[in-house]
Amino acid sequence: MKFHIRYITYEISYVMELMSTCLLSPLTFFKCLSEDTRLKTLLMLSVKGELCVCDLTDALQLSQPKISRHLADLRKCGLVLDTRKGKWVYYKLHPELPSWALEVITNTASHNGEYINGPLANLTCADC
Amino acid sequence: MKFHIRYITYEISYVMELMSTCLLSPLTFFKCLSEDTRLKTLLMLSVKGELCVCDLTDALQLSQPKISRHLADLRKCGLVLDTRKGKWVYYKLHPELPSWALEVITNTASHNGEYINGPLANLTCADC
DNA sequence: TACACATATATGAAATTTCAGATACCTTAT
DNA sequence: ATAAGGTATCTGAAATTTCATATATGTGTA
Repeated sequence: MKFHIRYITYEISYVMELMSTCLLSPLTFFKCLSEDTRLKTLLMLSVKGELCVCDLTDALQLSQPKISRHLADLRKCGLVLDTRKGKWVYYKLHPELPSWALEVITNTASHNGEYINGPLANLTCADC
Repeated sequence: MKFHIRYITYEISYVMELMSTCLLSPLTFFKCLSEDTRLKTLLMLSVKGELCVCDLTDALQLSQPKISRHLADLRKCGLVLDTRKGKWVYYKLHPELPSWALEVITNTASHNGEYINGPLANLTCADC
């Protein structure tokens, strides 16, 4: 059997999509939400759309390596997506997050203002 | 000022109730959902309504002390309520769970059948 | 262009903290 | 006494934090 490279590429991207959308186990998902820094980060991203690492260190008043490590965890689980823009790296909720997971995040954000309003108020960036 | 002991007792139980219903922080909540046994227990309770400890040990194929310790965690956080009926102790989702939290649980249960169908199939109790 | 330097972010490694599992033992109801 | 369930304690593993350092990008200057 022979397969054209374009076919293989398509298959791979299909599997990748499956992995990021369907293969997020609820346990993996909730483990990501079970730590203060990660939870606040996800809730803030759901409110603000996109934030860079330094926005988060300002908002949460935490060290840069600490933020960076937790972002790496979220990235590895497919919950956030990063984009470099010049010197800065911006993070947002992964656009292909399963809908049930996105609903959990937005639902939690909208009913727990007292948990994220403090950090949100610390944001001083012009575009957010 | 003097207060009758019955009044004090009432006040205390009122505060306890407030704590378990309104003061559930999202972080505490998600920590409860971040472990396999606890998550499956909550999802099964949302589907089945009420289960006793031995139902859970059967369904999840785990030791009684293990189940019991996780149920104690859920109880202390106000996520479940226990009722003794003779020899058995039944657990259900706490009826005064904040609505956003209940939605997270039911939403997760209804979109992650592959995660709880196995344990659910192990249930052999007549009433569930 | 080349080089020095500053800023933003990531990561390796060690120290620390947290948490789940097991065993033994205790309580309550029949 | 027996069955169902709760809990204290210990232990090992996993998660988290921190510090130091690496990498990537951008800026100024000769």
